[in-house]
Parts: sequence; C-alpha cells; structure tokens
Amino acid sequence: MAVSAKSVTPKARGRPARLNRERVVAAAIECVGEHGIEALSMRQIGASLGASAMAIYRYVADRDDLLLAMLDHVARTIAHPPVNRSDREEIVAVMMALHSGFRSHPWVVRVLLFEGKGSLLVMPLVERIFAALDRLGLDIEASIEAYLLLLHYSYGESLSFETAERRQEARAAFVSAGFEAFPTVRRATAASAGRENDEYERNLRRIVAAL
Amino acid sequence: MAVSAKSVTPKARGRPARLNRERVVAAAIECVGEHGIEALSMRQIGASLGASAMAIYRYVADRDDLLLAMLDHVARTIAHPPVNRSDREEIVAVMMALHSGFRSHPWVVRVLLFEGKGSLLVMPLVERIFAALDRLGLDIEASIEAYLLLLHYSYGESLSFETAERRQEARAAFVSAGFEAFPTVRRATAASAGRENDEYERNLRRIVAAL
DNA sequence: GCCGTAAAGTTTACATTGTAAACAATATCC
DNA sequence: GGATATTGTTTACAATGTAAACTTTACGGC
Repeated sequence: MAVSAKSVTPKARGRPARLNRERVVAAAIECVGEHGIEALSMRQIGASLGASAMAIYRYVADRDDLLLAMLDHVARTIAHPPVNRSDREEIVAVMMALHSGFRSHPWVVRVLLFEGKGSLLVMPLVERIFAALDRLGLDIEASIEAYLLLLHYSYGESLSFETAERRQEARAAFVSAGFEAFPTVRRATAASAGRENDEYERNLRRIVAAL
Repeated sequence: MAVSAKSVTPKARGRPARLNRERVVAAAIECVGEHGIEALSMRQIGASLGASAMAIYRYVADRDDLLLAMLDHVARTIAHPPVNRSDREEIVAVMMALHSGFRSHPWVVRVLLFEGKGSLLVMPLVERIFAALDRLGLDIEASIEAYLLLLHYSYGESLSFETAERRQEARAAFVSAGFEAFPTVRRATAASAGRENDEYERNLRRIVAAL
C-alpha cells in the first residue's frame, strides 16, 4: 500500500533543481514584455535564467506549452470587478478588466489569435458578459454577435496600440507624405497630435449603449 | 540634350529578364494565400517562379519592400463604392469595401498591424469616412475615435476569423472541456453551431447607428 | 567574329530559430 | 562506494532573410 513516506518531503532523488516552471514562465513573460513577442526564444529565456536553451524543456513541453502557461499566468492577474448595478455597467466593467490584461501584456492578443490558444481562467468573465446580455433581453444569436463585437474591437484596439510608440506611429503615418488631397483626414490628424486618451473606454461605452 | 533614343524601346542591354516585379508580387500573394503569411519565404517565392531565392532581390529591396508592394496590390483591387444617399450608409459601404479586402486577404491585417506598413492607396476611402463623420456633426475628436472604433473592430474581426477553420475552432473552443459551470455561455455555444453569418455587417451597422 | 559591358540569376555563407539525441553533472539510497 | 535518478549542457539539423562573389546571357561597337 506504500503508506510510508509522503510526510515532510520525500527527499528529492537526483541533482537539485535550480529552476522550476514558475520561474521559467515568469522569465518568459518578462523577456516578452521587454523585447516583444518576436524576440522570445528558448535561448533568450535560458540565458536570462543563467541556463541553456534546452534546460527550459525540463519544465515546458515545447513552445506552445510555454505560451499557454504564460496566458494562464496573465489570466490570474486579471482582477474580477465587483458585480455592477446595471447590466450595461457590468459589461463595461468586465470588458475593461479583460482589456487591462491586454494592455499590460499586448503579446497576449497575438497568442490568442495566432497560436489558437486561450486560457480557461477567463471563462467566468465571459460568462458574466453573456449573462448580462441575456438580462438585457438579447436572444442567443444577438448575444453571440454582441460578444464578438466587444471582443474583436478589444483585440483590434490592443494590437493597434500594442506599444506606446505605435500610437505615435499611427499619427505620424497620417501626417506623412502628400495628404493635401484629403482635407478632413488632415484636420483630424492635426487635432489628434499629442493627446493621450482613454479612447478605448469611450468607444466601449458607445458599443454597449448600442446593444 | 540627348533627344535621340527613348522612342520605341531602348533595346535592353543585358540578359533578358524572365521575371518582373509584378510577377514576383503576384507569386508572393498567391503563396501567402495558399499557405499563410507565416509560410512566406523568399525561397518559396523563388521556387514558385522557377528561380532561386536571391533572384527575388532583383525586383524587391527586401522583405519589407515586398510586403508593401503586396499591400498596394491588394489596395488596387478594392472597389470604391458609389457615393451613398445617407452619411451612415456611406460609412457602412466604405467599411464593407475595406473589410472585403481584409476578408479576401487576411494576411493584410497582420502586415498593417505588425510590420507598421500601410498603403496610401486606401486614403481616399479613409477620407470619405472622415467626411461623412464630419457631415454627421461629429467634432474632430469624436471623428477620430469613431474612425478608430470602426477600424479596430474590422481588424479584430478579420484576424479572429482569418481562416474558415478559425470560425469553427472558435466555436469548438467554447464547447470543449468542462463548461458546465457557465450556463449562458453553453447555450450561446450550442446556438452558434453550424451557422454561417455575415455577422460583421450587422455589427458594423450597430456601431454606425451608435455614432 | 569578338571583346567590353551590363543586366539577371545562382551559389555559398552566416546568424538565428525550435527542438531531438546523446552526454555530463550531481544528488540520494542501499 | 556503487547504482540510480534527476537536471542541465552540447551538438546537430533544417529553415529563415540576405550579403558577397560568381556565372550566365544578352547587346554595341570594332
């Protein structure tokens, strides 16, 4: 029956580990946060932990497994907002919570979209949205479409403004090269220079108001 | 003054070209269309034209230059819709035109977002949107935000449903693994199975109605 | 006919990626 | 002091973009 050990610690048998899965995932997230998702490499992670690339594979099956673990890690940091008075405020609050995750970790959206992954840990938030849409009187089809509208806008916004410079670049692109032929665009460009908005929240509220 | 030649053809001096920029760009677009943007490689393009990877560099400065040329090529295929009766219909029509480009060539959005590029050829369409927003009475700040809302939703939707399978995957993800705890999500999932929507247009109209 | 020149295309090479396979290092158990 | 189990490293491979050197193939003038 082997009731024997299992008490304090079974005393590890082999070489003592310097690394563990948590540290590997944390190192990967930090690396991506600093140099962007495209700079993420096993060698880089290993180096940042004072180890070789292959050392990582003791704690992670492969690149996909690592990405999934990173998603879960971020999902755990998302604060679940308190239940709201109105259903519309509930939707806004939950989407803002999700979006704050995308904002702090822009690579998350790329992983969600391009690696076909997703963390189950955000499902309670998704459920709250569907429940609120239900209470608002939307039927199931309309709820799905509304959810996709909210989610896809959030994705697009996060990717588009993935970095702070990207906000600037977007404006610079407007300003550049021969836009005299497009007067309204020109005026818009001039007006947008140097403003630091929370345009996401306002647009989110526009969507929610329209549901 | 050298008025001499320049008439019919200055008679090419060196080895006759088997390739040209147009064919290279077309081959690249076809390659990406079939195997996805991540499979795009100089060697692949060369092979599909019966040439080596380096042959491509006669017609394209580097990868970035190629991507930009591909964008321009797609931009030229976008039909500019006729001017519309109402300003809201104008916005819908123009966004549908842009979106149809994203739909036929999903990699376009990735290039726009991640390579920091953009084709100037779509500027007339952008101008039409800003002009319509202006006529609707939005001030400049509100116009910018509205434009970003329209654009980012379009980006997110296109990326999310980049391939037909992705629509299925999205549903499968909902269905999978232990969702008994989320009843509203479950119902939504069941309802969405096997429907082929034009959910983009309906959501687009929801946005436009809210502006 | 033949050589100079110019253009087009190929070959080779390098640093980078994820990861498989073989190996070395380091601890406990008998 | 082995035997054994676990951790980490080394080496290797195919694929990427592209720089440098080379080869092929045409025309223009003698």
